Amino acid sequence: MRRRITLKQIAKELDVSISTVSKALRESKEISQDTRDKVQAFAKLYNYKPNNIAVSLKNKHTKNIGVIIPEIVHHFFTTVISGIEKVANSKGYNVIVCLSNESFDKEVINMETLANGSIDGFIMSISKETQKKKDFHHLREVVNQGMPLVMFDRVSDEIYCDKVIVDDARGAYQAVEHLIHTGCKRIALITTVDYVSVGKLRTLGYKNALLDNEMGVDEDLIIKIEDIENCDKEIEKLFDLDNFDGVFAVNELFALTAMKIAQERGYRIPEDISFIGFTDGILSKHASPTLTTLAQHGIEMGEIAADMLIEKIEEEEEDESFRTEIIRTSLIQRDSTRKI
Amino acid sequence: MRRRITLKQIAKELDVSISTVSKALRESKEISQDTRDKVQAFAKLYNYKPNNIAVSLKNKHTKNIGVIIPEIVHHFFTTVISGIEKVANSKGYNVIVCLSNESFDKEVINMETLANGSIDGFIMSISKETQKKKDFHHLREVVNQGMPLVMFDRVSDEIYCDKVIVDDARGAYQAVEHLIHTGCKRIALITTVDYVSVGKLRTLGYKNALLDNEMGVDEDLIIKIEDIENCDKEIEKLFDLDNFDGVFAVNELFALTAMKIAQERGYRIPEDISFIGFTDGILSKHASPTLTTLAQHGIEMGEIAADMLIEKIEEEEEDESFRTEIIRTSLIQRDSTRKI
DNA sequence: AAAGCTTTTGAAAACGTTTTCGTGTTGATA
DNA sequence: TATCAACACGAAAACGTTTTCAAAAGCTTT
Repeated sequence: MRRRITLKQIAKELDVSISTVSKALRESKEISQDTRDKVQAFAKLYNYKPNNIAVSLKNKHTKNIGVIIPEIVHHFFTTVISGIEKVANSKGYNVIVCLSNESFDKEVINMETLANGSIDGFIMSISKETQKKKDFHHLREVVNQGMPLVMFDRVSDEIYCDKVIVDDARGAYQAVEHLIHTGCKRIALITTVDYVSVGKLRTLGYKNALLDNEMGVDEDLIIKIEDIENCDKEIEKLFDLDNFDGVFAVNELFALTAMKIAQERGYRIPEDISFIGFTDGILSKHASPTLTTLAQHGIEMGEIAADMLIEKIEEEEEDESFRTEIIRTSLIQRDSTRKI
Repeated sequence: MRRRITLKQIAKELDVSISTVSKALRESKEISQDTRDKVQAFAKLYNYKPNNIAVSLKNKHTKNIGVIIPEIVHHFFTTVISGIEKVANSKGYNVIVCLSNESFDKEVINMETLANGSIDGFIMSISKETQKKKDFHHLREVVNQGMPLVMFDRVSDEIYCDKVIVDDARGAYQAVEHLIHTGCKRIALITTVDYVSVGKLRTLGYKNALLDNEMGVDEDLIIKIEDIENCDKEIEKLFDLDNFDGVFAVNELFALTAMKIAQERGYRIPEDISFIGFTDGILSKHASPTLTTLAQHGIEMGEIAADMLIEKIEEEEEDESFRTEIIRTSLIQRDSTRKI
């Protein structure tokens, strides 16, 4: 088992100085062609590769970017990571992934350990708990230290940084209008509790769409789910209490669960009730009937986030201007809604 | 925007030496309580945190572990990552994730860039292309350099290292036996092409189960799918050509697609045909009917892999003995199979 | 042969730590 | 008062690079 070879060892073997070796390997024309060839041949033979850590220490950049997300077992986030990875890799960066597991404390710890020199910048989506607590000191600290940060999907207005978000309100609006246009008269909403920013926004879009179409908002048709694991119980209640001919759910799972309950109760989809979900994941595509959804374009979000971050990392003087990119959702029509 | 403060700066401000500061912060009793207090107070005030890169360079370990997987948009792999993250984090390690996208070249590049000092060890599952090519020089090189490596799920016999695998053959056997015990007489297999090691193993288990139950293997009932995107076409053919009352599919997608086709053709599930899939992902749980599957316990795999790796990383003298842990699958009974 | 170039090389500092070893100071002991 | 520990601190090397600057060596030109 041979350990990695270093510049120093090459220098010693070839009886030249370390600087000569370093320059020779980087094709500096300070060094004669002869020695360059000699050094390079030797380096190749011994499979020399510069030590990243040493290079990082010297050059003050690591070529790593840190990604902190709440959960990785979540299709949307993995699509975003895919996008990030793709552009990061193409620009020579590695991706360090940390999971907060929706916990504030873990998010803080992750940020602190990564911020101590391991990475050149952050891409993150904050945890539910952080959104609830509204404590963003860790983010503030990081940007104060001059570390580039781009937030995506679950962002905070209190932090000045680049952002990439989905146009949640508009997407929801679009979904509800689609239900209306295909003939739905009473449309229910299955959403999350309000502190989840995207849930709130989607709720807003829902209401606006109804109002703009002179349909009036009936609070009885809105259920806000806290305990996602047992969402079926809550959704059952909705079916017990009221009737409706359209459902807009803020995620796939809620939509599928609702469809299943509807089917058990003998409703036909989409003839009796139409369904639309948010997030175009694997579930929607393979549900029966297949679910009409709003695609969030996670890959694109990841790509844009990575592009923005790397731009900030690599620019000479830091500018204090921040952008927020808004990704438009698009409606994927499938079989859970009526055709126009 | 204040940059991070260093030992040198603290030393200067407090008019002591760098070594004194370093020792004071690490509670060395070489330093008087007075100066220790003073230094620590100052460090706290200026929020001093040691630079990871410098520490890594000095101490020859990075507290990072590299994970290379073929695809992240794949539920099984994300569960494994979850498991890895969990134990890695609890032991003070970060996880650097790289995706090979099932490409040999990308896998090689990823390994090479990470191996140059960025990480203390690897956890990986090889790409399809690598399995096809059977070229493992990059793995061999890494282990020759003394870098700990643990492979999971898609492994190679040619490389001597720690491994964590699913007992694919046994799981498949178990699945097919379950079909037999619940009354299936003619069982079809939907699998992948042979170079995918796990597909091959599962095929083996299928055949063994049939043979052991005196049912004979009918090659007409076996289809090997290359183009996953268009698996429905191939599966249709199976339905066209033959009839059967049980289906074992080597993944969720094949199983769901087959179920859908069966339903379209008017078969009742599980009365007319029973289905079992491999991998207990989200699809199985939300399919209709819900799909009986073999759980692969990805989280556990990740945890074990990380434990093995960290053990190797942290042991004093390297031992050349390698283990391979086998994770038992377990059958999750749902509604796509008949009750016993 | 001296002066002035150009070409080629090497010494050393720097990045931010950790750690070994040496040294100066203090107070106690002989 | 000389000796010796114990204590408190600092200098310096080391990790593996990159880069600046100086110097040496080889030329050409007078």
